[in-house]
Amino acid sequence: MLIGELAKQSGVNAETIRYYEKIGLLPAPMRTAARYRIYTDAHLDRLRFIRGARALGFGIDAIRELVSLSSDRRQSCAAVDAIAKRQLGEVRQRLQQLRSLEAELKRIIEECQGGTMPECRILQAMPAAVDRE
Amino acid sequence: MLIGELAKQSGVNAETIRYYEKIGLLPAPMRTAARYRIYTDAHLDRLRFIRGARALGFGIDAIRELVSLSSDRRQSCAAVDAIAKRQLGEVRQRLQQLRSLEAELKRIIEECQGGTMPECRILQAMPAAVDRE
DNA sequence: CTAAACCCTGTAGTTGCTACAAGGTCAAGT
DNA sequence: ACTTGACCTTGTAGCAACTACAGGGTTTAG
Repeated sequence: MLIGELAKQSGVNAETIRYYEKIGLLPAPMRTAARYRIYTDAHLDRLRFIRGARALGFGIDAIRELVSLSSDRRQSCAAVDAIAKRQLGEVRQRLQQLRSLEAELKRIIEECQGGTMPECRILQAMPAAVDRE
Repeated sequence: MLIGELAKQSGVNAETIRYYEKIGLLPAPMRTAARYRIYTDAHLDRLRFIRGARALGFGIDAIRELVSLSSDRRQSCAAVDAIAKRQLGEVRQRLQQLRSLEAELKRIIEECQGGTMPECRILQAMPAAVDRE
């Protein structure tokens, strides 16, 4: 399978596939005489795995860990569990930040009474927004 | 006021201040004979404004608009209101994404029953995660 | 007079890609 | 045989919004 076909099958952009190879996330495949990459189903599986993990918000380094754990079948599931929980924690932290951001934005927008710039409540609220970081 | 003092007063890193100047977000100040930047209270105000807007998640381009609107005191508050609402919309969209991410992560973590790699539920869930993007 | 604590510019790194540019290869059609 | 078009190759530069140097200059206190 050439890179274009792999891209279609996996839903990952061909340029991204080459990028994953460069950073060592996807093993370098064999080449034809003309240096075209030829992929196997194993590559497709790995790429689907990576795409799924990205969709769950895992960073490249976390995926690297997941991949290396999964290749050792004697490893316990606990390490994977820990990485997933760490990711969940990060997502929840980001959620908290965004929730307070949302509340703050809503608040200052509601205060807006129209009018012109000098009395714009929204602009007045900006410098003070730092305090609630 | 030199850049270090401005950094302390505003809570913005000195290197970031120079960066804001380079991208045209903060006006270039006067210089001493030795090319040291000297800032006024107007710079401090603007920087506090920028910092507050960043804390509310506004991007640099949005802040550029806000700054240019605020400097024209005949403009109506409506334009500012529109930018803030757009930002609120983006925050809410991101919240939605993160909420479904959280649910999905929670789900696959709960399925984990321990054991070793070959039967790891979390790893098995990865490729399928794409479908729920 | 020297050492610390500032300041300067410019460049490269971060994350995870995406978008070229400039070229090579291959299959099909004329 | 030749050309067209769709593929493939490498390498580099760009995105956001900074941060972190490196390698210098200046100023101030002891």
